[in-house]
Amino acid sequence: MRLSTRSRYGTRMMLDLAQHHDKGPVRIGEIAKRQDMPVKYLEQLIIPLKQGNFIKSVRGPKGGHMLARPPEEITVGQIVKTLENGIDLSGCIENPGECERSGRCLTRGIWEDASKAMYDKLNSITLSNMLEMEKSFKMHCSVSGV
Amino acid sequence: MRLSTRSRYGTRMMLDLAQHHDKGPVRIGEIAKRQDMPVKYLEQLIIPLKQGNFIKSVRGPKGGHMLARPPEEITVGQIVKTLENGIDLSGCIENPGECERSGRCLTRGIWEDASKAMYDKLNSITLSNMLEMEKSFKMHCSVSGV
DNA sequence: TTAATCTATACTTAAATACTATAGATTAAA
DNA sequence: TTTAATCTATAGTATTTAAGTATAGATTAA
Repeated sequence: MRLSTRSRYGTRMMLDLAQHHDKGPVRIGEIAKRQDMPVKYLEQLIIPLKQGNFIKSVRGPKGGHMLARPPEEITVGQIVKTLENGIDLSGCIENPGECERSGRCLTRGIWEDASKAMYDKLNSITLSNMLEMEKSFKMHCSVSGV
Repeated sequence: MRLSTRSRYGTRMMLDLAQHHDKGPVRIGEIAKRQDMPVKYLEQLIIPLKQGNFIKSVRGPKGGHMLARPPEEITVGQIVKTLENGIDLSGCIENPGECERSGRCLTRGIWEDASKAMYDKLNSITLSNMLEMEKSFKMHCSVSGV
């Protein structure tokens, strides 16, 4: 049950956009360079994130991308849900019809509960929270001299 | 972040063994038939479950498999951890060296927390708990006439 | 008009998953 | 002692998914 590269890269891209929020459009090439992720791959991830109203874009020279909403209104759970192919540990949670046993399957309820536990945690963290974490991390490092 | 078939089938197999606990060895062919899972696949899953001391086996005619410990001492989390290739949402949790960024990666901590939330939930459920769920499910169904 | 950017679609490669096949070891019972 | 029922071990294959790349086109500031 590893996250795909899609949601890991996508979350890092969204965090990068949050770090440059309210500073005008950010070129995808910059993000790719800073975060060491392939440009063409990020271009693909942007599509569903635009559809979900998490990113808005400006075309042409001086164009780029930016958060469509403030960082405190976007959670990691929303990003993962958008980029991952379903947020559940088993396909039968969202789609009981795919397994004939789902009506009487004891394990199905377990996967559902565990999915929810994970998702609740991811949904409790906003991009804004992550910016705060970054700040206190930097402070810690300068104090301890790392 | 879907669970693999390994852990889903493996958990159902362990539950089947729990349902027949203390009734002598259970043939793998019976389990496969009851649960509609391929024999040869289950044979592979048994190997790590034996190594983890969750299953013990008897060879030869009248042989089969049984739980190596009582159902109340085996959790779903243990089964999943044994069968899944690592229990974390990202490989960098257990193995920080695989990513050069891990020392300063904000997202890494998020994946770690979410992995823990999921695993804590799975670890709170024993096979014994599932047998109880089964009992109350059956009772509900006979009362409601389903 | 140009060049910098995003957009759209299709393609390729690599890895992991799910499953199957074959041969061998063990042992209860006839 | 032989047989047949079971587990054990290892290797192989096929399918699917994930990850990454390529090409052509649309938009727009300067």
